[in-house]
Amino acid sequence: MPELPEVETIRRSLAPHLTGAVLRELRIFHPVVFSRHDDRRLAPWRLVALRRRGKYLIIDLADPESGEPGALLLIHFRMTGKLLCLAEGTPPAKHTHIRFSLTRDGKPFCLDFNDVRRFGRVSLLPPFAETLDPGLASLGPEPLSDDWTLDRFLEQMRRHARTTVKALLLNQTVVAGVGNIYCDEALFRSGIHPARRVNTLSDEEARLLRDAVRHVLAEGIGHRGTTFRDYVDGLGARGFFQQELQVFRREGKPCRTCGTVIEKLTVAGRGTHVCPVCQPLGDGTSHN
DNA sequence: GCCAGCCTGTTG
DNA sequence: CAACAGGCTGGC
Repeated sequence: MPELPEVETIRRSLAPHLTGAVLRELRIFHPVVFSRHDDRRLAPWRLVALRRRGKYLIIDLADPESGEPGALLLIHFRMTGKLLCLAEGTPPAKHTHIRFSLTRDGKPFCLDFNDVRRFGRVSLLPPFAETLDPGLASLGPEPLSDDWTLDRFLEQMRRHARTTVKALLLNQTVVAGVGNIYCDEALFRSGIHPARRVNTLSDEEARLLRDAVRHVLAEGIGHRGTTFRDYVDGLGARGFFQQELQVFRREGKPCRTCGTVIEKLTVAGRGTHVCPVCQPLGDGTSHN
């Protein structure tokens, strides 16, 4: 489910409630979703900051007495993971796998991690030990930061020259946080067919694509994410970027630009949505 | 590079 | 009932 804009929205919705709160107890109902690097204690900790990197939510934990950095809590939502701030005493839902019991200004509340498909993961690491998680350690640049330069993107394009542009954008080591929705939307907005081979893109197309990725992610955050069914932020609020989608899940409907029927195909093993007219297949230089 | 497999729920 | 779903990993 959550891609970068959704994780960022979850982070923003939870930050005012969680920063400064004390984690009193951590209950694990389904151990498969949880891992702990060493025998680091589960509680108590003070939640100091909420950060996001790609599709990961990172919570910095400190000792409640000394304030010393004590641990790192990593959350990856995969397809259907959710983190919800709930009133004390709320019975855990059917697919709640972890319950964090917290207090803030003396008032108790809980934070539940639930995930129907159980693909999501929560892990507790030593402080400053982001590199212990292979997925987090290998992430490419943050697309909305200055780190994601055109030169860096072009270099990655040379490294992955023979694959499809769709697979390139979904590769988290190339750029962090792009998933299926924002990938299809960015490709539409840059007029590039997802099945194009990376080495057929001109430098100009690469620049357009990078700009489109940034634009679409920023817009997604502005609309508080995309909700089809599952996704809600940390307080249970839906997103509304689904209203702005040009191609994603619009197969059979007319292109908002040219009226051509949107098609759905499989590229990089994922459902992929295109306007065959706005996103012609072929490298655009008409040679053979 | 590609794709099956991980899970459960929903949709056609 | 089979196909599919917003992600990622590991085995080829």
